[in-house]
Amino acid sequence: MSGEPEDAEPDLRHYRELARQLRSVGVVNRELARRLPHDCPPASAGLLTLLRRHGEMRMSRLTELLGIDLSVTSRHVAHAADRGWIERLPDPHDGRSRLLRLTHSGESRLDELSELATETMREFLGDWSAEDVATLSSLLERLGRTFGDCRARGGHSPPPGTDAAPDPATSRT
Amino acid sequence: MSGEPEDAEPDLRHYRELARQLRSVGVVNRELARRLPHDCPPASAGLLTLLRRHGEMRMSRLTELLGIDLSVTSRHVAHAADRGWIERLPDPHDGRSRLLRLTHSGESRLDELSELATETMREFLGDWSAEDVATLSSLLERLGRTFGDCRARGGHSPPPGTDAAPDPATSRT
DNA sequence: TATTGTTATACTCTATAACTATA
DNA sequence: TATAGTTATAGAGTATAACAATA
Repeated sequence: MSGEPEDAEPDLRHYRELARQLRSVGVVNRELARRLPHDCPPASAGLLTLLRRHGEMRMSRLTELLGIDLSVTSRHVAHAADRGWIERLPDPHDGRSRLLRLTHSGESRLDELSELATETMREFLGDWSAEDVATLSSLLERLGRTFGDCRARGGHSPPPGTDAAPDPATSRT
Repeated sequence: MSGEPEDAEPDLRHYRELARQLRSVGVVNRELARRLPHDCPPASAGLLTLLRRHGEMRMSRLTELLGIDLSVTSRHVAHAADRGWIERLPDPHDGRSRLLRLTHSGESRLDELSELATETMREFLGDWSAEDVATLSSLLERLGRTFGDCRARGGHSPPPGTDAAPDPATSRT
């Protein structure tokens, strides 16, 4: 059947194919989400992860890292704060701002989550070579950075070397 | 479990990092979704794409390819059928089943969508090497296949080489 | 009785807009 | 007036469960 895409150049076909594959990542993410503790939605997990990696930060900074609207961040942060995983401290430099910090409870929570995610990935990707895993991770990181920079074309582009930046084997623009 | 003080081996850190990067793909997908025509949600785009790639199929098969629940597929298919993008034909071999087929209208719709997605990807990934694009696409395809096979461990595990496998350049288990 | 789909309901994540409080 | 954050509301996607029709 499919006898159409003879007109598309190879490069364009790769773009199109990539767009499609990106959409199908949802399946994987849902599988990961399914295994999370019931009081910890995926959004909370992502939030805690960023907070450990980059350390104390303001709402707006977290929003930028998450690539979502500030209002959404506010919700997620409230959820995590209600459960004692993070603190919202006043910013000494700006009365409007609030500094977010992981609590001890949040740290141990994050340890569990980290363990769970790692376990799941190992279960499913047990037969992948370490190199392929690293390559995929690296390319996705670059992809996110590329889109993030374009969306927030105001400037920043903070390199994630703070806490646990693996960033192994791949060409980086 | 043998718990060692140094715990996380490099491989484990890569697993954890990959899990994190996969979650951040949402940013990219939202950007892609933003550019879709207003009467065409991302789910419809995915549905039409699969229908062209694999040809006429039943609801259950489409559900399997999408990696979602049949009830969700039903909704999306109804949406697309209401707009004349696909037909739901009776299955001559099974009265309970319905065969889905792309209409001419759906084909041209899909051409637009394909063009849009390609354009967006090219805009953002213009400075990526063709090889990196292909590699990422390929690894994601493999990832989806791996998870899909594990999830559908009830029986099938239908190798996707059935119909129209693009399958470009990467090691495959 | 088992399977294919459909529909009703609920939950998560997100965006927009209106609002408060600081700057 | 502009910015940081909160809250209310709406829309998209998904899962579960109850249901209809056919095998």
